[in-house]
Amino acid sequence: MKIKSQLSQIIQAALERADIPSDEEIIISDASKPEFGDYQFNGIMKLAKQLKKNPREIANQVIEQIPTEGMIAKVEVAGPGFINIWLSNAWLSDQSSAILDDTRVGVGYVEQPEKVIIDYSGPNMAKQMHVGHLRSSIIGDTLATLLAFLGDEVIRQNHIGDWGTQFGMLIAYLEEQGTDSSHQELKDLEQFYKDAKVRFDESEAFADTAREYVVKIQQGDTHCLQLWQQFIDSSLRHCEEVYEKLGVNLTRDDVRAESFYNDRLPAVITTLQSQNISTTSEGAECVFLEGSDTPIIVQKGDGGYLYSTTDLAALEYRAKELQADRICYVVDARQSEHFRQVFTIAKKAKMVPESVKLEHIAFGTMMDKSGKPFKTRDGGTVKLIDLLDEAVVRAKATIKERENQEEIDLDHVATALGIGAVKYADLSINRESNYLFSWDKMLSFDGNTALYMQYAYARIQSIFRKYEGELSGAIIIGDELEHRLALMLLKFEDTLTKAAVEATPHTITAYLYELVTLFMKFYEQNPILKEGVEESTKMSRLQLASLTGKVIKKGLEILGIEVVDKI
RNA sequence: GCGUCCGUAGCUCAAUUGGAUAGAGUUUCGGACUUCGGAUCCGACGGUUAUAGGUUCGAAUCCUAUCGGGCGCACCA
Repeated sequence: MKIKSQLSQIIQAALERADIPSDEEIIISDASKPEFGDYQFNGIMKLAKQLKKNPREIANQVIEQIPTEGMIAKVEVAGPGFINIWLSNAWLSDQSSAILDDTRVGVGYVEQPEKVIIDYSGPNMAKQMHVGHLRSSIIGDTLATLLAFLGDEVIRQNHIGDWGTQFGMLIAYLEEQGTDSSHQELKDLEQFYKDAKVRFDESEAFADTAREYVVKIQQGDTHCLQLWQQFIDSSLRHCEEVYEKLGVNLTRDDVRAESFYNDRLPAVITTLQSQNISTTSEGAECVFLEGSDTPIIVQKGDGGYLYSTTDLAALEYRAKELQADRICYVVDARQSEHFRQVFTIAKKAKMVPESVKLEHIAFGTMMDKSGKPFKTRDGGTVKLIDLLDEAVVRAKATIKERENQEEIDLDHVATALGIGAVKYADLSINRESNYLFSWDKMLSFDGNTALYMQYAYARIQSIFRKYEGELSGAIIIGDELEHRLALMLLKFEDTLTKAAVEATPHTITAYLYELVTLFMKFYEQNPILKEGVEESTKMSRLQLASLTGKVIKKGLEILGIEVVDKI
């Protein structure tokens, strides 16, 4: 239900009827307080200023033109010229009843679907996935699910790091150690990488050999490529294991590795040179952008290419061959300058048409309790697979603590809760700020956590285990709480739309939290199955509960979090 | 040094993009209930939005300066 845009249209029409010229977009806000109604329109003051008229007078002229039958129950002018809007109970009743059996719980589709590329996860093939990949993987996956649900055509891209100096190093070390060890799984590859790195740092001769191997791979040496392919396969299998545990929907089909763009790199340089965007400086091919003395190097003095070059090639591929309308990079905030530069160059060189939206979906660093970057006790990076396993173990312990356990599949529930807690904790804060990782906080049943939502869902399911009849009759809005609850349920689409436009998953979690607290209050005060509740009231409340459960489930599903019927 | 992002309750975070008396959770204290799942609900305490100016009907949000912090800056990705 697109409530805000409906209200915008009503205001727009009222402005026209009142003969008040306006070319501003009509932005409807949620009311800041319950006594100000359900929604408010604050644009009159700005409008009045332009027209040099009294804002309250104009506001009064406008509300005279707003019909108070159907959707709107009441409108008022308040303060310097706010227009407060109350929705009618009858309308809420009709609308919420209408979406009960809708699998999309009333959520429509975007008016103009776009083809959207979402670049996320992007693990390095030389190492195991660590906590640094967590945020990109789950924010990106949520964004992909969300946009697809709203009707965009989503293309996921996993830009894995499978090229460059490190692989020369690995292969050189493998050759040195003997090829027998080439069948090892990634657990060993991690150690293998460390050993190779030590060798690389201590021996100049080995480092030179490693660099030679890089050139060999790039020139297509069959033997080297074969060894390289083994590393990649082993590494990808490990990633897939992590994605599986994490519930992230990336497959091999989504992989467009760095090496994929290899053939396109020389053309990038030609394109830049032919338009005089790049110049040679100190032997390297450089782009100097306005306002900065330090250039972006696109080709090294030795002829090698850099990650800016690869990113430019990827941008062109995505814009021209994949025909994207919007390209989202879910990457660490520290790379914001890099993306700003690459986006500027790509547009300047017409590698990407002006109309294509390029967005860096930046996110902050994961911190530990003391506010330092998240590391293991000995200062190493925390492996993602270990973190997820620990989450499940801790969730299991939390579940066991509670009394009156129902019959449940402990492993399944612990997985849903543990993984859900990790994901929810991350998704529920503004992605741009750094994020404090705390087991205690994320595995709490109190506050804005996955467990609180999952608990609420389980409670609702419990109602329907007790009540086995059919649902019928209308949703009746009997009091203020039911009014707010029904409205909240209908706000689901507006919430998702905002989250999609701004790429902010925390908009969804904030909504779910508000919905669930509202439901808990409603449930506390308005008995459903207790003695003495009138049949029509019971039916109405059952349906509100059912709808709430469906919205919680769908909302969590978009966030990639599972619900369970019993905890 | 240059650039960039940030500074909100003791702690963790919001604030619909310039709107009304800055909201939640947590902690602490108090309360409800012979529990439709009490892992619940209600209330209280807690703020000069880092500081100082400015812009205007109106600023946590925009501008300027200062203080404090994160991050990035020529051949790694």
